[in-house]
Amino acid sequence: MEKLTPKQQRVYDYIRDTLAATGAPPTRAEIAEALGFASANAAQAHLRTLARKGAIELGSRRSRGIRLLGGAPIGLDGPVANDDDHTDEGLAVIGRVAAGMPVLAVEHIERRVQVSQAIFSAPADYLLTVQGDSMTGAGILDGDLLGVRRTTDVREGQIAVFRLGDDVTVKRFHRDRDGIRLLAENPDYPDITVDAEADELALEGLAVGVLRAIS
Amino acid sequence: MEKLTPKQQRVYDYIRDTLAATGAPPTRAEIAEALGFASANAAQAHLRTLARKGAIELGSRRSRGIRLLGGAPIGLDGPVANDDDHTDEGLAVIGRVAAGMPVLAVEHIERRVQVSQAIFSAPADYLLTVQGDSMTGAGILDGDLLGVRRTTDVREGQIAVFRLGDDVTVKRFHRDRDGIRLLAENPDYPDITVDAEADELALEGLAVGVLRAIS
DNA sequence: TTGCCGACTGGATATATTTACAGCATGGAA
DNA sequence: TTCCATGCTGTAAATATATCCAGTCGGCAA
Repeated sequence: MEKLTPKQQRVYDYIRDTLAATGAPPTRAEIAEALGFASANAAQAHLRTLARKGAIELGSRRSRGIRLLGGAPIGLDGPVANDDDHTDEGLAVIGRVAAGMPVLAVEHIERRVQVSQAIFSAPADYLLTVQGDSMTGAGILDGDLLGVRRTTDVREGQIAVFRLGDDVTVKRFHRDRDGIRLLAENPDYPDITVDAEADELALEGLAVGVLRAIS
Repeated sequence: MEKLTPKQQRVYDYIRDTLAATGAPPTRAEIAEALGFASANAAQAHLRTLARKGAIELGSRRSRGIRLLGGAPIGLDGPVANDDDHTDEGLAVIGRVAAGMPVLAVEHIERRVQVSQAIFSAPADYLLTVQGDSMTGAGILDGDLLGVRRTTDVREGQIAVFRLGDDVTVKRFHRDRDGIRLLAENPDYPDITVDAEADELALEGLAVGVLRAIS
């Protein structure tokens, strides 16, 4: 197969993707719109060139009559997410956490979910099932799975998972001269002011992502 | 998937075979000729029945807009690995969805994400990047990846992806004696009242889940 | 019997799609 | 410089397709 120019390759790729996404090849007009051409004829010219070079085959007067011939298989474009370690097992989903017990204790693992770390802002170490509506304002609803990355420090304004005495909670972190406050993102819930003396505050990890089933 | 009659199965098989043989689904006329019908309308009726039973999916006014749903995916010969179905390649992230003021959406696969179907309420066929804040009340924020399952019908109250003319939007479906309305979940955004006459409303699929990176 | 569904025929029509024709601009090769 | 390939815009016409409407027929269940 003769070599394709970058532009021609883009047309070829679009055909391949459309085939995969819709089950049928695109029309000239669809190609033109997708690649930003004002005229479908530009796509037509490209197709003829691709056919001449042996990358595709065109059916005469046949709507969507484009067949891929070239040998380039679909590749996982983009970077492949590299997990820290246990890629195969997926992320553990943690349910309710008993008081004082380490979050990642085996007995808390309900199941495992295979998820690419690519969808998180940073690699997650486990998933936590959110309970309650205190963070709905941040788009974190009751029942959501929260991707958590274990860290030792939080920065101002970040959403993280904290342990306050016996309770594990998700809140936005805020610290100023008056001390630390854990802010809820729901007017119906009060912010939590942490009394450095009396309360025992621990950071479980940073919230790096949310997964939710919509029914 | 509802059971098919022998005749319906023959139509289904012909679509599958045509897809494998030519790289594109057949037209009504081609189906009619292949199965010996004198009228393409006979094929049309069969297709509608197949769609109703969930065996295929029909694209509105789209030439060769037939998509197989039931059973094993067919091997598009040539270099095209069929997407959709799954696991190995992950879900395709397709274009952007206007969730605020409708924005022109150019459909096109941006990347792929490995996600277990288990986190969705139903298997997703692809992921769409949400654009806009009109569904924040439902915990769907700007930039979120929305898991979409291609279907042919929505039920009252479900959140789905609609195409209104050239615009793609995520909204909650509502239908009553006055007609169809697409409800935003954000007081700052107006609900969309669909004019059955003037507007061309199409269902892209059901929202089955949300993925979001928190930074 | 009545009514509904699966299976068609035939004809009409609005779109969707392909394709030809006419140009324009750029850059490399002869 | 001239020729040619790449890459486009724009318009129009010829076809290909999807879809709607109006009926027909036989089987089956209420």
